[in-house]
Amino acid sequence: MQPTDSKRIPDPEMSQDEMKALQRQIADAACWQDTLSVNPEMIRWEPTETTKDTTQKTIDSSTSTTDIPNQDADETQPLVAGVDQAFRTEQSEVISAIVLTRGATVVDRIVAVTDLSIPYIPGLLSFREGGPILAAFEEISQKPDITMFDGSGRMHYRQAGLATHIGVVLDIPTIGVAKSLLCGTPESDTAQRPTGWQTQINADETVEDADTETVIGHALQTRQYDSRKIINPVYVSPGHRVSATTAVKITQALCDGYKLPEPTRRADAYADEIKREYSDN
DNA sequence: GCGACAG
DNA sequence: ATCTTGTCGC
Repeated sequence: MQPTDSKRIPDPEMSQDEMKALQRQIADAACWQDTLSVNPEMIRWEPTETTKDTTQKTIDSSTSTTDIPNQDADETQPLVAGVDQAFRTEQSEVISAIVLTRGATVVDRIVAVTDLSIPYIPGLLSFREGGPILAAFEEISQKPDITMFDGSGRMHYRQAGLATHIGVVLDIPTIGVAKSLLCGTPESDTAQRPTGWQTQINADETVEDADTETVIGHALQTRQYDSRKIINPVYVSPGHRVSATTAVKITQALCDGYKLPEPTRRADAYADEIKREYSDN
């Protein structure tokens, strides 16, 4: 698919002031209300009910060990996309992967390898990774009903993190799931919480155009061990066309025993798989 | 100047 | 993000 808002594609050639100005435009165009193409309640990480199952599992041990795309998925289930990247530091290249799923079935996988120009700068992540991600979206077969990103959405200094930026440019519903907090203040202390626990993240003085009552996301404890070792929560924020509340619900529904939601995990594994193929050769 | 800072 | 062996626990 192609960008709907081609004038706002993150351009690494811009000056940092221009980047920030563009992010304010993105935040302005962003929608943090539920306008999904499907009922959010339908989004779940669940296997298709085994109806007339013709158990014929062709084992392609020659290729990948996991997630071999299966065309026979339940079309009534929402199409979920997970996006993540792997870096080839020495070569200054990024491998952007998108994994499409329905229920718990991987329907398709897309990968794009592109050059990396600007370094990572907190607050300007979309200008480093946005272009490469859009390159992968150009080759996507179907439009996802919801897309999960590694990073923030509205939980950002100018309320325009990676998930929001890509969401606005492609005009698709997106959610940002970050492993650490960029900005904002948790309503409650997030330390050592049980699985399923969550608290809202309020905007703080570092977030532009927002009062301290503005909820920019949530901290969500997606997993916790039964014993001593402690796992930190993930920070979920709406990207585009989803509310903060729905974003957490969807994220929770897409988790399956691990800290990170499945779409993200699959995309991460796929990007790593491709990266390995490069180093092996 | 000092501290904070998605991936 | 990435570099990496062993190691603690279920």
